[in-house]
Amino acid sequence: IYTRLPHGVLPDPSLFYSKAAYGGITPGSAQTFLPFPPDYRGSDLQAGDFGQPKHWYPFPAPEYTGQIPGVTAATQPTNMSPPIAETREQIRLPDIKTEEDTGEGYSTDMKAQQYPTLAPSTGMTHGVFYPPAWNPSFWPGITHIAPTGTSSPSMSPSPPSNGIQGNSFFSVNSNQVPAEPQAQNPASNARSSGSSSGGCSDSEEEILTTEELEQFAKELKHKRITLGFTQADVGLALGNLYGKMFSQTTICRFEALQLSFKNMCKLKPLLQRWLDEAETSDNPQDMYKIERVFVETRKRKRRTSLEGAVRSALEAYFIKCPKPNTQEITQISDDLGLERDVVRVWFCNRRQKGKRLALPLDEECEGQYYEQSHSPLNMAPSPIQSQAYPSSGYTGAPPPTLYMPQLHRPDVLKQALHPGLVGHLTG
DNA sequence: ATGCATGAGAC
DNA sequence: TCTCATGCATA
Repeated sequence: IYTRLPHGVLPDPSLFYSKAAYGGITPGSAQTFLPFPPDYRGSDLQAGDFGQPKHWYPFPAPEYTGQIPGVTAATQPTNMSPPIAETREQIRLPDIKTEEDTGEGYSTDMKAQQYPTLAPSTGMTHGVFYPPAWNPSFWPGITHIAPTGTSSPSMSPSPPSNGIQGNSFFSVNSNQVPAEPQAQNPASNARSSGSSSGGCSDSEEEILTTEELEQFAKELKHKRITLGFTQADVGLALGNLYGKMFSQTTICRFEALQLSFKNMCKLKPLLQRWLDEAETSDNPQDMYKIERVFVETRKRKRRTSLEGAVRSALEAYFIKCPKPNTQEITQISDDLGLERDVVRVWFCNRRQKGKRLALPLDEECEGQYYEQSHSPLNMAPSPIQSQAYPSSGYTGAPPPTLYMPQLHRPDVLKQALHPGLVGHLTG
């Protein structure tokens, strides 16, 4: 789906919004956009958390229970009193409440940022103008989808975990730096991989074409499943084999081509090597002997779960202003009853996501993603380099920012952009 | 599979 | 303060 498609096609919206992100929004549910949704955090509350606004864990899950078959609790913090739970659910830390009562644990951190009441609006750096969501021209040529969907059995048949344990557990080789990629890329029609935006960090990334990445990702997924590895297995194996571990998330995103082009190019060689070894190894299980150094990580804010209405509201704000300044963020957070930082992070993630999903469209489409914002939340247009894949016809000029909205259908979008909300924002 | 979060580095 | 790479936690 990263390949530039003939008509500037976007990935199937359903692929990304199969969830119920907007399920709760109906054209008539105006009241959903209320400040301080009754329990915008409620959905995130667990039985034990009930009533507790927010709290941070003192440390993350002790081990990689996740999708790591047979190696649960391979390493265990010496101070973990209770027996390791079998399921993540049970791993509720014994002493979860840390700074929750005050509910200021997070605020404390935010103080450092001191959201200035006076935002340097003059610094409207890269404000991009986006056409009104309801403006059809905002969705040029977006009609269908890229057939990238490689349906995959959601099974996770990890390889037999017989040989997993004992000595091999901590066979970490942080020294084993991944060797430079084999010049396996035909470099046929490869354009310089985002060379303009900084190059490869260490050794060197392959100069790959989007087609190659696409193909490899597909191949990886297929073989991985065939060999009986989960995404988590792969991530861990990379750590054990080459010294750099990755999470299931990253492997998942790689397979789904949801990483930046540059990032894909960086990871590809590692995964290629892993795949090669996995295929040739007689005991592929050896590849994922768990090495999970327990790090008494810093506290991590509990993930907030924004309810559908709030998300939609944010989405609406985003359409109006993808890059709100601190003042605007404050306003939005006040309106929605969210913490400023939650709002800030949401916008950061939304932008990042937009870039990831955005496809390098044809020049003809460029510019059409800039809108005139009539709300006070407008910013000066100033495209920045996209994180998306370079188009085949990469000219060298930095592509514009393409914060592709999550909703690719105007009709649905209208739902998100409820008049009441927009009105509130505008006036 | 994906939403929200963190942190390093760039600007 | 933002971007980007990345991951925990969860749907």
